[in-house]
Amino acid sequence: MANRSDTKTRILDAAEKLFAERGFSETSLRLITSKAEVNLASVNYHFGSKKELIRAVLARYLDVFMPAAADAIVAVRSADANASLDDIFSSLVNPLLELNKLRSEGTTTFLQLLGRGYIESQGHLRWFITTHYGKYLSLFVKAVSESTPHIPPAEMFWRLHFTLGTVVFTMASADALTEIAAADFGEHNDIEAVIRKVIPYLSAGVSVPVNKDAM
Amino acid sequence: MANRSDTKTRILDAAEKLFAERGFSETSLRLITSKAEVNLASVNYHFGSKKELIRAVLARYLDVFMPAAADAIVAVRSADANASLDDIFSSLVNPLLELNKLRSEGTTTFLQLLGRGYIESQGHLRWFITTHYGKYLSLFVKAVSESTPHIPPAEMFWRLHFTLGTVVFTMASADALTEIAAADFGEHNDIEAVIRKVIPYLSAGVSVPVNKDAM
DNA sequence: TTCAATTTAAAACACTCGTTTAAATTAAAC
DNA sequence: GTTTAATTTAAACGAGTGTTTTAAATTGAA
Repeated sequence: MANRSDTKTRILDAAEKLFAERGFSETSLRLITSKAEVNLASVNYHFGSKKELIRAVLARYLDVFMPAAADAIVAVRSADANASLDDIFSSLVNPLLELNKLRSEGTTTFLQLLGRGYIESQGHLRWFITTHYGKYLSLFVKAVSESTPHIPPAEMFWRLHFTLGTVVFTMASADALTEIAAADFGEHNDIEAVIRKVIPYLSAGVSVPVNKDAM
Repeated sequence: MANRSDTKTRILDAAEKLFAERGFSETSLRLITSKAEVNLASVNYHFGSKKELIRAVLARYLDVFMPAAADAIVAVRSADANASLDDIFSSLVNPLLELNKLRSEGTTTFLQLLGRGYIESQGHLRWFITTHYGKYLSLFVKAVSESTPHIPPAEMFWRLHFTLGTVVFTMASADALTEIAAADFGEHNDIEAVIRKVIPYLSAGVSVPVNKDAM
């Protein structure tokens, strides 16, 4: 066992970078295997299919992030039973930034992958995430809902999807946006700065009182 | 000239529906031409290439929507020089709903196409929209900025992209979301209801005061 | 009716894709 | 050291893509 640097890992490393940059369906197995310097057929040998490779790439991050995020939410709520929406969103920042210790650019890559995953391929990835990590998602929804009791569940359903859209879209194009911001405004933001910019936006949107006239 | 129902129009009608549903790269020309009941080669004859067909599909909506939206913004601001952010967002609702008179499901289709366009194919569509409709976009950005003078330009840049993400993502998956909302909460929303739900969310996020500590 | 231009039609082209096959190589077990 | 299993390699497969070509049909004007 164990050759030069583990073919399986080489594939995952090359794949996650390319998937995050270009999306899943725009990234061919031939491109992945040439970047990883492994044989084309080794993808199907080690992972079975491209779909399963995609899931493996995401799982490598989700298996780390989801438990850490859940712990952080539980921690902030036990420290302050009336934790605000902003507190809950903010508690996710550290688990996100911890992913940079996993691999370089880990945080950005993970968020971009998440964005690609929700935008592309309606079927298998959404199913994979909700069935494998559903309990963590429920915990998150519960924490958000209880921090803003004035928002009825149906309205919260919509607002959390608005939030998902904001995050996913922003992160999928975060590289391009930070470049433009640097050119146009002289701002030099890293991924943490973007995360800290988006949280107040999300908190305000999710917790804004419902206008009864418009319901 | 002028045959049974204009091959060019048949192609555009079939293409916009499929593009909105499945995305651009996931929709083949063969699927379009079979739904439109025209020959495969007629796409390249009438439009030159798939890229130009995509642009033509979007242009058919943008040429109607952009001037109407600009007029609406000018109108609301001349009626009230201190029009709020909510007023400006709300002024876009009518121009959006007018698209339903153009074609059935016009509003939904247009918003979904816009979402697909910004998510997929980084290059040619973004270039096409900003060069052909840039003056309308500038007018919109100006109106939003002046309605919220407490938000500095660099911060507004980010928040408008957050907003774009919210709209684009929500609309690209609006069909799926309304179905879930109906099943889980018994809510039966049409596209107008979704639009009216998202506006307060966007207004609150864009106009929330900047936290100086986090800059 | 004739003629030229436009439009449609069928077929093939050149390419990329994910996947599979079968042989060669490497590592592990005995 | 031989046998056995695991892994890597190169090549081909079959299906799908956008596009082009060539010929036939249709159309509007002379």
